[in-house]
Amino acid sequence: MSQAPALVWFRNDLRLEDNPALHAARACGAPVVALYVLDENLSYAPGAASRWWLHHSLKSLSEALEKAGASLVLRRGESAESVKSVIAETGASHVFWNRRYEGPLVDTDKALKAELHEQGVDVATFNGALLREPWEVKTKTGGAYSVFTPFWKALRNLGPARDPLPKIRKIKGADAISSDHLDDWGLLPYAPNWAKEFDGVWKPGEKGAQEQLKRFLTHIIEDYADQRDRPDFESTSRLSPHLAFGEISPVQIWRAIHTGMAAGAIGPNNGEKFLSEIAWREFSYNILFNNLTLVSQPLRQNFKDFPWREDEPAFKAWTRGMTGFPIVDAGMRQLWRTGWMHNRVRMIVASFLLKDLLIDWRKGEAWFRDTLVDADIANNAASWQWVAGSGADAAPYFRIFNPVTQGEKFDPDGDYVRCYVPELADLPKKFIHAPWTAPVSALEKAGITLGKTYPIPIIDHSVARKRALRCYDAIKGG
DNA sequence: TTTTGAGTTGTTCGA
DNA sequence: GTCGAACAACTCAAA
Repeated sequence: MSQAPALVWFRNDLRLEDNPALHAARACGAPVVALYVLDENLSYAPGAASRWWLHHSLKSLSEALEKAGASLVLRRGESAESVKSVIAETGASHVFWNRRYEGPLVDTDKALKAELHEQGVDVATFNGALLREPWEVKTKTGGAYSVFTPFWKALRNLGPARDPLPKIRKIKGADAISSDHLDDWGLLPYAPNWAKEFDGVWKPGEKGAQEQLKRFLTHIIEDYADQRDRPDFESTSRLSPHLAFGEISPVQIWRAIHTGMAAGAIGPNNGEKFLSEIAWREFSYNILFNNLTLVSQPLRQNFKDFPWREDEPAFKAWTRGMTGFPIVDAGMRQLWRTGWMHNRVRMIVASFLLKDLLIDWRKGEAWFRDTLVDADIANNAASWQWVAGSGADAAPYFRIFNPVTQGEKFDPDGDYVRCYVPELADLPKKFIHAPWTAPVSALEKAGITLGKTYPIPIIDHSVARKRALRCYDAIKGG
């Protein structure tokens, strides 16, 4: 009789390198069954853009596993049931997975672990997604941090929980069992294929993640501290979708940056700045882990009474990049076309939705969750609440972005706007962020008719700003 | 226990 | 064009 196999349940950890669950399974010496379950009824099932990414990432993982000697079993259905059924089919005696931190998913995993234990199946779980577990980073009095700076200092002192684990090249695969065909899952869009530009922009999968990290370290990080707010050229790491799907781990990133800094290849300012962004991700997970309703309820109680407006036409204009504010529209169209938006522009469009339009942050959160390839429950919810002012260490009430000023400051030549709002491409740069201020002759020359070829602004920013300040005044205190 | 210093990412206005 | 102050008050973390 052959040895009972070990089951590795892959979730958002679609990589072979530095994957603690996979390593442990391999170390126990049993043949390995690799499983991915698509559970479309689970809380936080992937949005449309994430489904596109997931398809390609699973394909990449499957090929990498195949090359190492194992195959990836795909199952669709209720996650715990699917795992149990694969255990029954294979006779697996051990199960390994990397932990999740989103409230309902933690419960699912805990319940399954307990049930399997009772049936005599060994379950071992690991930290594959974070530098430190949320419960490891605590204040001196044992509480969770709610201000970023002391959190970051504490995390930096602790450092990552482990050194990166080496790449796995050989795996003893278990006997084959039936698997769904990835193409049958319908993760890719068709009719219309709105993701056709994604292929040119992204390379999902572990290999793509490593290539992007390398590209970032050799060409981009050298100006990171100064240039990271510029959306008009590649100024950021673009690792977010790879991180969201666990194609690369923060431990690997930490190591790469520290190695580079020690060798003098990465300046300390740039390295530290980038690591602090990785720390923001950890901070978000920490907040979510300690606040199960982060996605649906404001962290600060007084925001329960905030007078958000219902305004479907304005929301629709925002989602389609038709607000009449070029930097906002460029961002929303970049999101639609590529599944991603530069971080600075995310803040601008979020500030516009929340403060200019007074539309509930939950509507913005849901839109981003559906359209971003890097949609991450913790980051997304924590960041929307941060801009709203209802979150941890949040923006003060008077921080209301002026979309024209922000555009001129961070897209000084208007190249970003020209790329994503081509109908404004021929407008001189002094008008590009505020076409309504351009003289008729300049508009004519650029082939623009406001209200026809490009929208008239849907709101007067200075009026909207005052209105927002009044709303924030109404809920202040508490 | 009380106190103290600090807190990612802005804008506007007036000198 | 440039600069500093005002925009509030609160909460957190640590001493």
